[in-house]
Amino acid sequence: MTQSRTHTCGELRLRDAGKTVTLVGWMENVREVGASLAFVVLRDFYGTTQLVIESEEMMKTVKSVNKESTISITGTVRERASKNPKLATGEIEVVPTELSVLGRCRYNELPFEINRSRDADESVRLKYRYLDLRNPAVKSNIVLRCNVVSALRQAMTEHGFLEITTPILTVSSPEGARDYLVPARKHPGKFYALPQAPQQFKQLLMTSGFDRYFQIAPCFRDEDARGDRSPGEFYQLDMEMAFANQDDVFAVLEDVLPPIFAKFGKYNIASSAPFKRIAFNDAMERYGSDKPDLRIDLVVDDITELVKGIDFAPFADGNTVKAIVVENCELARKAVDKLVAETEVISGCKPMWFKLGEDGELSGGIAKFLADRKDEVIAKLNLKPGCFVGVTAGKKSAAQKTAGVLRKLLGAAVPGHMDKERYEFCWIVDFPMYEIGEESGELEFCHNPFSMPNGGAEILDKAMRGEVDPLSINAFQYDLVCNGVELSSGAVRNHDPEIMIKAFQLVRLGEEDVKAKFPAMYNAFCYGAPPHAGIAPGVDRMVMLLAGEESIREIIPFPMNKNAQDIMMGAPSTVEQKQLDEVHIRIVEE
RNA sequence: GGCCAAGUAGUUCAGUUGGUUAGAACGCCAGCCUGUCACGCUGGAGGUCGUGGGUUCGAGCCCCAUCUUGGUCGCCA
Repeated sequence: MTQSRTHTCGELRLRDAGKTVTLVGWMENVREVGASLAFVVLRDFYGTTQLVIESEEMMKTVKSVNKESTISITGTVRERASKNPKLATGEIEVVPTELSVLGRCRYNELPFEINRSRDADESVRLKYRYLDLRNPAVKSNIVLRCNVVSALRQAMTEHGFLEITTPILTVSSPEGARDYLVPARKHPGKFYALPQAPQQFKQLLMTSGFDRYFQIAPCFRDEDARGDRSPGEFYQLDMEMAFANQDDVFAVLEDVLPPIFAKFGKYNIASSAPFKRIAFNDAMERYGSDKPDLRIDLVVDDITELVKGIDFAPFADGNTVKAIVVENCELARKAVDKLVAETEVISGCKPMWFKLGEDGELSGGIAKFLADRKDEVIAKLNLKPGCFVGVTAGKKSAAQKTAGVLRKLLGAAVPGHMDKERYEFCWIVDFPMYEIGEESGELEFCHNPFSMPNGGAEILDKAMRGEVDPLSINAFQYDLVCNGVELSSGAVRNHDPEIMIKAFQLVRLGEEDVKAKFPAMYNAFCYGAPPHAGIAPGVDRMVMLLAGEESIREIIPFPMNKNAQDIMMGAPSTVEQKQLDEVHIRIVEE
């Protein structure tokens, strides 16, 4: 490149007319309108500028270059004869006198058209991600991500948090997700693991006396992908505070997040502090989910008592029965059937329904089973003519979850029950500490064994003496939910070795188990640890919400596909035998 | 691992009860066009209909198997 650019392609305005400039960028399009008149669109990161070709010689040069080649042009800026108000640079154009090709595009046909890449097959987009990212509509999500991360760093720093990096090569953790393992060359048969989260390190930092820690932390989990979950790796805004409780953590995020959602979000309405707090059990009862989408105004009612004694298998004794009332519902029968089928696919459990017609009669679906207590049904559910009622039944958790799925689908399908253009935050609090394991049938930790039980040592003692049902013990554990997306999970940590041992004893484990599983943390806590609490909002999901994207891959620069492959780079790949030998690995043919 | 959906031109898609030479738009190539900006007009090239097998006089379409991709459940302290 002989001459550096003097301006970017998004920069020139009418005031620059007359200047001699050098621009560089990708040749996006050529519009020939005559034998010696053509318009060339030049694109760089900052925008596009129109070039005018007026000589036959320059025309020949341009026609010899494939679109999407990078070029450098030098020429004069001039006012356009016909301006384009839709373009930032629409008042001017550049008449090049020199054109040199910097990087030739060898193909005159691309795997997809750049400006329509979002319509292309996803595997092709990912294979040619460098072309896909040329599309400003694709690139803008990545730019958004950069800006959000930058704003998060700034806000956290302003709140007195220090960004501290923690190891990427660490020890395999015995619980949680599947680890990514890295063979240790100097230690045959041993492995490092990539961190699922910097959990233990941040708690050790608290024990070391760092008061407020945060990190935009890479986390690695070898679990299958979902629409909102990229396989392999993701980023968290990981944070932890010493001498802090649940309210302190909430206050920080309630301060940090709303301005960022307001500034960068696709929708400009975001719930303000303090966010609604919903107990886990209430969330399951009223929304059928531990991540309720509060943009939907529908709630779940319990009608187990109401339908008791009805001779209809789903209402049998021992089953829980839930109802969702939708006012002003004009869903056609076909749409109802579709909702029912969709709910069944997602939840594995088929919902039922009935309606209250304008004539005041129950009709459709399971109406006939309710005929004998029609008035009670109408009174209990406060039904008005035109109401649709979705009903789910089964074991308590199945009835709840199915109702939750149905609630979401109804909210999306029936007009007037969901205001999509906003961000609704809520905290889910009071998670149970223990549950009865489905396989073992015995008492197990429900979630994180290192959360502080609400009630501390005292309540654990009572549980051990049989005075308190362990299932009724709550943990200081919380989720941050936005628009039905679990943004984040956190807890007040159990920093007291004695309480930790008691918590473990309830699930038939002891001090030795705690020590064996988490030696560093246990030992550290024996030297005087501060009470501490933290949380870790997922950066990818946050950006996804801000961008209004349905797929997490739209906000990751180089995402892997569903099967955890990077088709572009060819990962994962086989390696040389020598490399395997060095790390003491032998591949066994299956 | 289970379930659902998709796979037809470079790209996005259409393709009737199974019936002549598989179409359209965009892109590409050629020609025309002196103010375009999703430029326009004319013409052209481009297809093992994911793969393998089967049914049939005849399969893009029906059946079986398989592969790939996406969604979802399991899984994700």
